Amino acid sequence: MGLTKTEIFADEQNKLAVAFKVLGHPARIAILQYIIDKKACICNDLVDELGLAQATISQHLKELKNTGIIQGTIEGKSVCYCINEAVWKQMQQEFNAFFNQDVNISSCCK
Amino acid sequence: MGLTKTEIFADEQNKLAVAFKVLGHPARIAILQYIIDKKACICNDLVDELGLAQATISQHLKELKNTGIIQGTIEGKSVCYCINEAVWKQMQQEFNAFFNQDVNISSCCK
DNA sequence: AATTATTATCGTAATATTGCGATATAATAA
DNA sequence: TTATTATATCGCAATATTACGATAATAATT
Repeated sequence: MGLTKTEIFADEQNKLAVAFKVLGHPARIAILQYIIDKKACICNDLVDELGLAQATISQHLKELKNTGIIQGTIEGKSVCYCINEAVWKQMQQEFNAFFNQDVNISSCCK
Repeated sequence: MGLTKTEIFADEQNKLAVAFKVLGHPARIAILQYIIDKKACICNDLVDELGLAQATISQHLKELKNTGIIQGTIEGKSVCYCINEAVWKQMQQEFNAFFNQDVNISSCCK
């Protein structure tokens, strides 16, 4: 095992879980915050900034790219990364839909 | 390796990542949705509902409990689980703080 | 052409996660 | 007491994730 049984869950649940999962690592949070903060697109700066090996940063960027939350465009010999605004806003909505549910404490747990 | 280098990140980043991570599995999403939907506290129902082994459900519940997002109270021979409203609202705020940042597309990625 | 700079990919080691059967624990019911 | 019900925990196997060095690929610079 070690294999998630995605087939027994609804597409929406799997999708939401994948979206949460990619944000479930401090390096990827830090990368996103850096990109958002600088507004400019960066790349190698992250290696200096975060203190992880270049291969590791590249791998995290790949995961973020795979979900579509960031995109990279080649600029000379470097690659410029930035937030994909459309995907970001879609994620925002999905997360809001999840978190804005009315959560009422039931009678058994006070 | 296989070990996240939490020491190089800010507490806030680690905390946020842990919160996202626990939601990064469809079974835990399904469990939360079930608890929220039924409003009543359940327990063994999840095994019938989700189609995962009892040991597996119990493990996922434990992870959710560890983050504080749900709580369980003993009721006779069963355990009643429900959302911890305070923790839920705190999570809501943290996630909103993260997602409500202004995200501007930079000049290099159009 | 050779060097340098930037990023991606490969291979690998260490650790984490997922899932489940078996078993333990605790409370109720017969 | 014995059985039943509900949940937790242990131990294990399979797979996934994290991290990094080495290396490849590409583009600019000298």
